[in-house]
Amino acid sequence: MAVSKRGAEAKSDPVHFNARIEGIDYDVLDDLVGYAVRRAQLSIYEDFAATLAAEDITPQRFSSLVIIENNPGISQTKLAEVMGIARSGVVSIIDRFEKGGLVERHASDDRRSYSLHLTRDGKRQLKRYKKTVLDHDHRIAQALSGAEKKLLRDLLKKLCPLPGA
Amino acid sequence: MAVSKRGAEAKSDPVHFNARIEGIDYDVLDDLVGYAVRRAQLSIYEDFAATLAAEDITPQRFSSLVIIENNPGISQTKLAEVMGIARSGVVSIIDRFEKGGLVERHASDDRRSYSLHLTRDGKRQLKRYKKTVLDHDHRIAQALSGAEKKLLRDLLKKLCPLPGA
DNA sequence: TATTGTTATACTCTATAACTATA
DNA sequence: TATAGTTATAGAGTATAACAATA
Repeated sequence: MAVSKRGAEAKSDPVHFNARIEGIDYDVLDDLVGYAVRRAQLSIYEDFAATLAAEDITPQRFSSLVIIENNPGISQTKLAEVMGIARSGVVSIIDRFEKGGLVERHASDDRRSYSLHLTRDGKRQLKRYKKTVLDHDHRIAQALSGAEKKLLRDLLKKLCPLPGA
Repeated sequence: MAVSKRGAEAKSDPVHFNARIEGIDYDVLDDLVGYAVRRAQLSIYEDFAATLAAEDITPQRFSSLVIIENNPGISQTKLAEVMGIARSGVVSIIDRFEKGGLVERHASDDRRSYSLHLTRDGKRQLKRYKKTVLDHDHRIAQALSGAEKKLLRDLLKKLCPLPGA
């Protein structure tokens, strides 16, 4: 069944998500919008991870960089709100970026908070990441036409509660 | 800004994901199919968790129960394959179900493996969970017509690589 | 009093690798 | 030799709560 390993050591099977396994009855899962989204998300995440395995980046970190680039001077608390994570989580993300020389914490008017900015190197790197992520995004959606992609994005948007709702 | 707490202790802000924050420029994230899916997934997960907070269930565990119910006698390794997680992860999931009296490990022909089955109580509980999950699923997709939901599911399906691809 | 960033801590999820018993 | 289940362990990720500096 499985391909033989070269050495004598028995290793664990590589973990991989298959949205549909032959012969399995998924019952109600096939009718749930939520499960369809989850299923797609797992597939997409796997391709993202494989595509950017060499880089020290994740969907989370990529999003953070994009948000900082396009909202320069944003505070850590605001970034936490945008990402939907705790403030303490942003600390480690920014620490990592700062160590990597991608992001800088600048002083701001309110001396309690930092003003986040991409460094020149951060901008350069993000440009590269963007190219790779766009490639990845085109690949995972290659079965869809441009119109279908737009339609899909619009339908998905309707699943997210509006700010005032 | 924030609502005052009653006591004197300063607590952390509750973490919550808002798909779109006023005044934030999401740049390329708005064009990515992958980010649209992720965004929806976070919103949906939050509603799922809130809806089933009282029950000891997660999307992962719910899916496992459904798969076991509709594929009685399935092995742990097969279940791991279906869920896209490591075999070791299934052990703890089934341990928990077994402790809760929802699932039983039966002996199978191949004495290395177990044959998983829902108990009577497991079936009863799952019936309840299904009702709640369906409510939740209708709620998160309430902005979509039946036809739109079907369309969305079909489009999402196209994002998942086919078994042979 | 409230807020920002920070730290300490804990909990969940998950993967990897090694072990055992079977095949 | 290979596979099923198990265990031990480690690494992410994330939340909560408390603290110092500042508002």
